[in-house]
Amino acid sequence: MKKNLSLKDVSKLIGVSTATISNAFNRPDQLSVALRERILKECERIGYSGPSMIARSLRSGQSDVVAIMLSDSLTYSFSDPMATDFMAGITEVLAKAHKQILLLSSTIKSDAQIRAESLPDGFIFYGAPEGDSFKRVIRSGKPLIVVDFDFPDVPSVNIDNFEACKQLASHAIQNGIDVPAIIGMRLVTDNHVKPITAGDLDHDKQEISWQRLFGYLAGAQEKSADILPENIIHLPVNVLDQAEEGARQLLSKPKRPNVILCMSDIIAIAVCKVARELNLSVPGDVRVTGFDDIAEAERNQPPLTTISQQGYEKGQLAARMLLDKSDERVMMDAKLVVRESG
Amino acid sequence: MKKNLSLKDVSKLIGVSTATISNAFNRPDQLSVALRERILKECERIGYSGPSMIARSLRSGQSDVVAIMLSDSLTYSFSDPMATDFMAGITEVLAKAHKQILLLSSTIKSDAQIRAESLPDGFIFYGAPEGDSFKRVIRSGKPLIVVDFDFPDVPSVNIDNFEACKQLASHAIQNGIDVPAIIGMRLVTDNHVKPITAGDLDHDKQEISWQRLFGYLAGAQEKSADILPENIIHLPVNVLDQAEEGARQLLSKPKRPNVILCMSDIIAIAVCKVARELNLSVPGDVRVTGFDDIAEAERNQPPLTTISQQGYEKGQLAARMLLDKSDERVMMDAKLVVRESG
DNA sequence: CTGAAAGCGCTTACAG
DNA sequence: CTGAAAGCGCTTACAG
Repeated sequence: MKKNLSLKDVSKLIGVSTATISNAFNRPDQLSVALRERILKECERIGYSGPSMIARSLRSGQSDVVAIMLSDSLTYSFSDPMATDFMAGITEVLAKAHKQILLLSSTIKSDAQIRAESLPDGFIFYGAPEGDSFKRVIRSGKPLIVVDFDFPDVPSVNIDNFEACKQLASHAIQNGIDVPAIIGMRLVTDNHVKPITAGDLDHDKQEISWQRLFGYLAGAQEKSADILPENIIHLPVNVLDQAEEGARQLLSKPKRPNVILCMSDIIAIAVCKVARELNLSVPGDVRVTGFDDIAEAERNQPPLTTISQQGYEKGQLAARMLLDKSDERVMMDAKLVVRESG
Repeated sequence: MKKNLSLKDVSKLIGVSTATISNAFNRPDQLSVALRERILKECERIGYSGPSMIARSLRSGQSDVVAIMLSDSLTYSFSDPMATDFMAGITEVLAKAHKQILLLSSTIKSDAQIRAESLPDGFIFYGAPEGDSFKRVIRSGKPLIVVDFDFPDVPSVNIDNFEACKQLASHAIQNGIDVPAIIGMRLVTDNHVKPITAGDLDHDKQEISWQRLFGYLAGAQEKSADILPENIIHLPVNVLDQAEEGARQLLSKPKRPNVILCMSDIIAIAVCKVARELNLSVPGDVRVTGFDDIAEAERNQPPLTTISQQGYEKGQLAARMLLDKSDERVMMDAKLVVRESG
């Protein structure tokens, strides 16, 4: 690797002090237009692309880098349409503000990542983080926005999961004769696809998946329907094949559920696929609802009834709040989208 | 923002020289286990998370950051299943190697981004870049891998687009009576969805979309079929609504094509949707093929015949090659996947 | 095993 | 408008 030119080298090469060259790049008002142009042209010619970000950050304490701290691994996040929509929204706003994006995951606990946390001058946390990254960022005093979770005195963007799910369940369930079921992710700590137990329902849980679950239960209650624990399936991860397994468990029961409330569109898509394999019609034999309103929800056969989370707008908002040093705690709208599936 | 502790502060607080604390974090063999443990514990207690990455990078010339340089905007890339698959593969490998990910786009030409290019100690270019970022990285001498394009003496990962498309066209087209058509993106420089002209076919083009186009033409020739320029539709961007417009143009022609070769699965999905709207059956009235084999290709109704690009594996390979300082120029397999659509 | 000191490439108050 | 100099927070060869 060639040694790159430094300000000092350039200073010698073109016979102007380092301060002036630095000013040519960073503070145009500090020198004459003519000199500035000459310097910039010479730099171009000799192949100096401007001051190094690292030295500049060290000196000025500002990096213009924003970190997105994901609560899942980067690899999983890239496969999750909600996460990628959200990041697309963030990057749209940050690109305009000339910020760079560093991708971090709280699932990683290496020294390298902890070190990397010193680089960004702002953080967007997406989902409740593992480990101590959150604590370290709070301690650093750097601006941050948290999304899809909550912490006292920290600006945040959330949706009302309980209310959205209550509305959705109340729409999909018609009366007490219906047999509703739920498929959700990360309800309990278990690596298997299986129903939860009555005991799991006892405790007051704060996680998003439980806010949704309690919303479904409330919506069912409005229609005088019961959702039994044995009809509430836990998936360790929000992926298609686990969802298919959950769907098969439910749809092969003697007393087959005729409404399946899914905590993501991915799950709902899987349920529709399994229903097709079993020659069950959606919504005729079983009504299916999703959550998120990802692009594929509309293209699914049949198109999914779901809750629109507006991941892209969520990302835009979080990024704008970070740039504006907002201290608000925003609750975004999550709208019921009725299509054909349920 | 609170001032964070520096090595010097910590040194005073716990009465050990800065060098020793640095060694406690970075070179465990340079001090006794007992002392190291004491130092780490004290640091934990007073809230010092270890040496700052910025200062360390400046001093040591190594950042453990890898940049992914995308040829599209970050916002678009997050909506492109191939790009996200590819990045998922990269991050899987790099996370294990304790590398951090900086996301850059060659569509951005700000000083801030140019500065940011000084941070990473390795680059993965995805798609032929705009502007001078490629030139600057080459000049820096830092390791890089380019993907989906080519440059003399630069290690790369590609697939044989021509051969794959030839095979696909030869599969989908049955004889000279068939009326095949093509929908591709970025064939010409034009912001409208419209057919190309005979003149556009004259020049020798290197872009991926033209490699594919020439492959389709070669495959058609094998089956004695002609693809007229008026049946080759250009889309400015690979997005669903443009693809739908292209599909409508083709399917409303008096002499309606009965084979549509699409340069991405997204386009093929759009064509299937339009066909459904027009009450045309796929593959009965019109055979449709995709490219990429994204997850949704298999879930589409009907499931898509397509070319599997293995974006995830491509990302893994590119990342591994970067870490290994490979200088190979790899041509990956792209396999024909025959499903029901064509 | 430990510490004093140089220097990585910048920015910025300050003096001229 | 321009330049000399301090210092951002580290790592590392070197001396003890």
